[in-house]
Amino acid sequence: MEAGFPVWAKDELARKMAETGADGCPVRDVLSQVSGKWSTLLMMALSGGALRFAELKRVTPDISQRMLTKTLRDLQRDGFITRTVFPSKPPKVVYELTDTGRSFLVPFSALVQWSLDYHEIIRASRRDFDEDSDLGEEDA
Amino acid sequence: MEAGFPVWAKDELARKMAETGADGCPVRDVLSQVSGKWSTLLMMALSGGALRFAELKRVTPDISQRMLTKTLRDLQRDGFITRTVFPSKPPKVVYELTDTGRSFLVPFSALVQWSLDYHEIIRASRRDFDEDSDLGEEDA
DNA sequence: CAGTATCCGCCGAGATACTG
DNA sequence: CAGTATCTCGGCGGATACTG
Repeated sequence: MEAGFPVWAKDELARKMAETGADGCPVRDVLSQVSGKWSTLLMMALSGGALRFAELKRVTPDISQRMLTKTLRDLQRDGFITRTVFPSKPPKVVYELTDTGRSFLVPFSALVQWSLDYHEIIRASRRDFDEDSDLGEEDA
Repeated sequence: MEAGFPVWAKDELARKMAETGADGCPVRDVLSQVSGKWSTLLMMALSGGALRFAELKRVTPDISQRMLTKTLRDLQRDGFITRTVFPSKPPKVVYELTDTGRSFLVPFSALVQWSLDYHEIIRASRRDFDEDSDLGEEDA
């Protein structure tokens, strides 16, 4: 247990995570945003300031129309971003992070940084694992 | 932009996240573990110390056999946990967090804490959103 | 420009039954 | 006890076409 890493109040967090009540546990509920393929990427894109629909699409080249719309609506619904319509012609819609959204990016950015730091280690671990499992295979 | 939250080096992180190279960007690659339904829960369960297969199953009641096995293998492959087999009869297999796994839980726990802190706010935001969209509906 | 609507494939995940 | 092996389903996400 004394592997150089501090012991947080994790026992309690672990219990909280396991609380799978009738309507789902709070943690999974919120973290489902993280799991979405585009939610976090769009929020990161908005971290530099407000952007309109087409701009978000441009800075996120491989997202589909459908998913862009849907993800933005979900983020708005959860209060991570605001959606402001300027009824011009053609219309102009601007998306912007809320305080909640910005606040989310603080712990999330730490996780992104972690994944950058450990990416190589993890890739190496995978290679080792896959090689070892190959050793036992005598295919036809 | 001066909403009370600091401006990290997020611009660079955002760019890193957008790097969707041929074999996928490093961030999404690593964060796919987070999105898995059980990976993080199992790691949290192991944060208190090593556990064997049946024990993990007991503390995670609604996981299926299949998913428990699969998730554990994925975590092992990525180097988050170790798997140690004691060739007794009946067999005994013990799972334990690696240093990488423990290190992951540091930023991740912050995110869990955040989701606990903001859960109510988010639920409220959803209610507002859903009510407002109901207003415009004159169903048959 | 900023969306909807529709169709469809993939795969994460559950349920169940079997094995060393 | 600690797994495999199959079958199945829901839903995320992509592609394409249409609209105010």
